[in-house]
Amino acid sequence: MPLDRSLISGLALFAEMTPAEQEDILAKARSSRHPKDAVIFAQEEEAHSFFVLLAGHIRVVKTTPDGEQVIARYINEGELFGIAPAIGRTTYPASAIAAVDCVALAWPTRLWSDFASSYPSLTSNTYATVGRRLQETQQRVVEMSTEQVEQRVAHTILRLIKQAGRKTPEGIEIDFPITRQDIAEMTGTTLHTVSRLMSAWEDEGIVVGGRQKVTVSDPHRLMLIAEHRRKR
Amino acid sequence: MPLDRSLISGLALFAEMTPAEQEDILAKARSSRHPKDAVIFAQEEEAHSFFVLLAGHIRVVKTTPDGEQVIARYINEGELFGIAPAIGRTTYPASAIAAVDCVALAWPTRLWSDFASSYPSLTSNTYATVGRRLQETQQRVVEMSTEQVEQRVAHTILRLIKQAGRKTPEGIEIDFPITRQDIAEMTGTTLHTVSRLMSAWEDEGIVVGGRQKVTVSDPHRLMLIAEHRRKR
DNA sequence: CGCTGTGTTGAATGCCGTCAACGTCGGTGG
DNA sequence: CCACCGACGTTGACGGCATTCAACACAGCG
Repeated sequence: MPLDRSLISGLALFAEMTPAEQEDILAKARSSRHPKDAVIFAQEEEAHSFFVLLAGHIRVVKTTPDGEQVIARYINEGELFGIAPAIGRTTYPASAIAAVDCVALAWPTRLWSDFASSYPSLTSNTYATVGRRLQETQQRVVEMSTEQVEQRVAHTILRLIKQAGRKTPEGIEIDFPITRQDIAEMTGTTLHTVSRLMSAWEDEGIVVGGRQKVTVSDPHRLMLIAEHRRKR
Repeated sequence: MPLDRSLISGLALFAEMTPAEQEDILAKARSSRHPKDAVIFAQEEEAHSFFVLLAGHIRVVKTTPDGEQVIARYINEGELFGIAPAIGRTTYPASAIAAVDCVALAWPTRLWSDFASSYPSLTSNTYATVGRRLQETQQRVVEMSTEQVEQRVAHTILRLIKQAGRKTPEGIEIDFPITRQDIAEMTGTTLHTVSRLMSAWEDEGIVVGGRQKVTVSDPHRLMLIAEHRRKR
């Protein structure tokens, strides 16, 4: 059964393409479902495909030779991922793991160069994405160089609720399961320190904890902590 | 006086272009000299131009709101820099400072889109560069998350001698003036810690220090330190 | 010849990682 | 149903690495 154009017509990535072009691209796509915790592709693996995430959230993880993990980023709905070919790689530089049940579209890597020449808007959107990620990553380097752990964790949580926040009666909640360990791997610290910080924030009424869940009830005060302007 | 094609014909960036195309691009370029310590462009400034470095070394620096500095990278001869337009920015995300006397070519930003459509090889080379920088930056995040200061400094120095090393009787020397403070700003530590580490390494005969100078006499042992496999 | 930028080194402080123990939640299977 | 077990989370104690504070040495330059 052919894929319906409505799947992608709402995405900014394809917004500048004609319906016929969208159909064409869809005709070459394969859709895939990935249950929670599934490995969509693995670091170092031959980059057979590139993807667009239609639904869910994906964790992109880099693993060091001695087994330590660092979370490079989370992918949201509508975003490209696994675009190794676009940056001149033949293997994936990290692993992609479904944080929740996910639906994605996949194209064989070899189609990338065709797409790039046929659909300039796709190319420019892709490189805008790569550029944005470069800037985000550099910002992260700056934070890791200049800030203390508490500020980094606060910044990271603020970023998460900004890009994947969902309103609840108690505040804004991160829309996918996330452990203290995950947050530690995003900030370069340990789950112990994250736990301590969040316990303290919970006592102050800034966040509400929960198993694999983070809800921010007072974003403003969290921002003050992130900016290191908390009175004390 | 028109610029000579030989200026760029040897650069990988332009290797796939015809002589006529190279002439065309050069005709639109402006060449510029920048003495040591000159600010070539400043963070947040409107991105009026993009550049290719013909000779010298450039330090790319991000400054935080409260005045702390982080060195994002060094630019070598033949590399693009200031390519804000290519990643969808209108202002520069960092400042570029001449580490030594430099010669560069500059084009007005508004020409970028023309170039991008007229010279596909230039585009793909540019994005390969952006992709490479993204990967380098992510690698840096991984290092900052998982390694101790000593390993990070060792890795950084090894990277510097790899990309800008010059052989001397005493070992391999970094080809531009670099202070302890600079190394601290690349590794997220303080000049004090860098100085202590390098003094220790000098005692062990691994490096030779000097004012604004670093020479590595035993790269192999430095690599062992970087990999944290030093016997002790 | 003083001044500024750079580099070195000692001592003290403290942040946060490490080690350890325990608590809790949720799924699973007897 | 409930006992069990593994994953997740919390908390205390301790210690070490690196920053901070301080003082001094040295080079280059106007």
